Amino acid sequence: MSANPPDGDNVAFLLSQLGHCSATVFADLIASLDLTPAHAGILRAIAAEPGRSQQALAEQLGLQPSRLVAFVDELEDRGYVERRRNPDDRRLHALHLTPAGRRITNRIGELARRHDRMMTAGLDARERQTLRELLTKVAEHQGLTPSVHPGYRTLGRRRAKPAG
Amino acid sequence: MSANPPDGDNVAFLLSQLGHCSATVFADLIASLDLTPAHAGILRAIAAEPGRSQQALAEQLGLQPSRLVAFVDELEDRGYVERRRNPDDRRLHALHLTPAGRRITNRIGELARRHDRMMTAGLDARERQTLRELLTKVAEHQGLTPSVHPGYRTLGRRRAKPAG
DNA sequence: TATTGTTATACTCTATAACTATA
DNA sequence: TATAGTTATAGAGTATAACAATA
Repeated sequence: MSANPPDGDNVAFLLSQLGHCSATVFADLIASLDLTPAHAGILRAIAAEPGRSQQALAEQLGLQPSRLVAFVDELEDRGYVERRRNPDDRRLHALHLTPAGRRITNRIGELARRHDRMMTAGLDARERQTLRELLTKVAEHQGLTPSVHPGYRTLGRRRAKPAG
Repeated sequence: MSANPPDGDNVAFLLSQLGHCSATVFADLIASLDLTPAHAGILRAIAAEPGRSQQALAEQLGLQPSRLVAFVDELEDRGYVERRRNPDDRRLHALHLTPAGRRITNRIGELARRHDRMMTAGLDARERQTLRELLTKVAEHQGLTPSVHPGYRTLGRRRAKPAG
């Protein structure tokens, strides 16, 4: 019968706190490009594997196809993405980056590296490396897909915000 | 000029991914008590320092007083919280837990410990301890308030969801 | 006049499902 | 009939500010 540990400082709660903090810092950074984190993730996913259909991309990211439409509309209006009809099956729209889309994706990559430096500013090189290894281990154990943010997923009906 | 690191696996992105995952797991756990993470955090804050006004609690958590009203209404309807008017200044409502509120808060604490075990299931005792120290260091450097989830804060106009 | 708590309004986001065009 | 993509509708969540009671 040990005394209860002082609640709010366990690993799970710290992860939730820091995750929110990290997401907010990134959102602020890419707001300077007039983009949201969702746009950034979609651009990155298209860059990683161009030519896929919206359906395939929506499934990888775990979001509703109808939601993806609006994002792609915005990115197309800005000249970052183009839809190319597949002549063999005219229902499919293959997604590709334009030259401007590749430029903005590079800038997002720079901001991602800046973001990483900001979030690890309190650590030395060895600590940073240790943290990265431990987080990677936990992420694998939780079954997270590398490079895909779970925030796209719907997850059912409940919300996931404060305190946890 | 080194090659760009393979983007999505830096510490900042991992924190954002795992933070979302951790928050979702916790939300699922306390949904079994018919509560949301926000309710849990408010109950915990009242338990930690009973008798404060709604205004004071809202400021600590960083949420709008008008939002807190609805949460406290729900917790009062469930019989977990009571508002006590201060006779010296009848504008103030001191917040207290009822006996049922203390019981449910204890159960939340048990779920929080279960949550922590779930999120650290892939690590041995030493790794878990190292991770906790590193996360605490980062959280302090980012200026996070211990035991207070930043999700309550408004933060301005932008959203903070996927990718980052 | 200022402050606590409350209510009301408008706005944003999202989920759902209906629709079209192609197959 | 089934599928890719799109549009429309309704619901939930939130921010803002107006309001009543008390000081």
